[in-house]
Amino acid sequence: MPKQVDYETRRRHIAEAVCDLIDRHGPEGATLRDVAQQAGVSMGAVQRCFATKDEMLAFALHHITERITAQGQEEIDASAAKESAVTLLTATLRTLTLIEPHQRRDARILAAFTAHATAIPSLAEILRQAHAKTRDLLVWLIRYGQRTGEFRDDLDADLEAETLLPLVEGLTSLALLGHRPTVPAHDTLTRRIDGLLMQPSRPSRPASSTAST
Amino acid sequence: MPKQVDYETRRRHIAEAVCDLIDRHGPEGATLRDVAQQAGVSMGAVQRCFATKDEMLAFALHHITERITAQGQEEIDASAAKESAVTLLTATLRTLTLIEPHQRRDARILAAFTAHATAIPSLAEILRQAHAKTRDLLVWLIRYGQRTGEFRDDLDADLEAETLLPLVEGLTSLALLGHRPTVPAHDTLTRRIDGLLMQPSRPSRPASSTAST
DNA sequence: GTTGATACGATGCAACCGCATCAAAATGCT
DNA sequence: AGCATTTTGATGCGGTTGCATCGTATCAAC
Repeated sequence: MPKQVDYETRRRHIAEAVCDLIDRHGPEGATLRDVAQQAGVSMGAVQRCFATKDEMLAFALHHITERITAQGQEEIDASAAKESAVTLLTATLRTLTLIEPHQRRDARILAAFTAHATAIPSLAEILRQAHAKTRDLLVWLIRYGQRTGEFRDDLDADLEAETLLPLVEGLTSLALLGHRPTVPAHDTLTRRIDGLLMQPSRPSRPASSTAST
Repeated sequence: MPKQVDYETRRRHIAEAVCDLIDRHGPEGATLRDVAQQAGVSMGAVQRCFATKDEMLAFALHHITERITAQGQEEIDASAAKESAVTLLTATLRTLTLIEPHQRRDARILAAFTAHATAIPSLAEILRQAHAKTRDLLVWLIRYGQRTGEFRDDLDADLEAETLLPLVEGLTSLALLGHRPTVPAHDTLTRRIDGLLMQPSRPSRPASSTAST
């Protein structure tokens, strides 16, 4: 029998190369040749891993969305018992918002795939699942906070999550474009979380919609 | 002197063709040949209007952002005196969210350009200006509502607008991907606006309070 | 009517795309 | 060791891309 190769790890390796190229040269930068070179393998190797380019892109998208959601989930699993729900939710939202410099790569990649998914339903499906997973995570966090007594128990976790999700998405998109907000994105998230609290923490800012659902 | 052509209207005509193609065939669909054919002109005509393809894309982006922002602004200018601030803000947010079927085109086009702007700073600048304009519009609407006594006067309009803007952006993006929210996007917006009201209509549960689909 | 600057549209061109092909190298089983 | 078989990396191919070129058609100015 011939050489044994672990296709799964190689696929992930190539997926990382795809992400690198999309990050550096935009959505158009991920050509088969460049991907192969970036991954340090031959073009043939890429072709054997993925039957077609779209399949490669789909795998790369699935790869990165799993990496991001797992990142958020791990953070919680590791500290759910020790940290307060407020701290957890804050950290999770900040992680998901992808505004830190080291997250710019992920933000760019997701933006590229979002645009591409417009024309390729299979990619859209992957993104839908990722968003659904994120929303479920937020729902769990809010309910957790309600169990610990930190969050108002008259809140509908589903409703809140369905607001937080687009808020996070929008903040990511705006930050990616270099939007200069009059108030830092972190504060926007903080104010939003304050609205969930049982006893609003009298925000440092003069105004805030504490009563806003 | 040769034949006189109105380059400005022709540019707009071509820009519309660009938008059509991006809408129908994704970000990659706007090749010079296809654009020319879609616009019903020759390739040479397109090249004479725009020195380079990037210049064409930049013009098309500027064209569509102006169309969208103007659409929101007009709606207000036409009815600012007659309508309540709540109605105006609601209508404006819904218009900007681009979730109606007939707005899907604009949503798709903006998503494509957002991804592309990742690699082309000049496009990013155009989008930044568009978002800044939108934010200013929201600030004006909130202050208007405060003047009419509809909105709480302890609100910081800048802060609220800086939340509404990413919320709208995120809702657009999610809707474009076919995200199936547990609560309609319209209700999410409505609940957010309720938080601005002097006397909230129904704080927690939406239960289809004000108009909604 | 002549002129000449300009718009026009087709065509050429070099580069690149995704994908198919294939001889040669590499490897694990017998 | 010998062999069968997969992996490999390069090359070919048809098609498309953005951009440049060029002869022709057009129309204002004289």
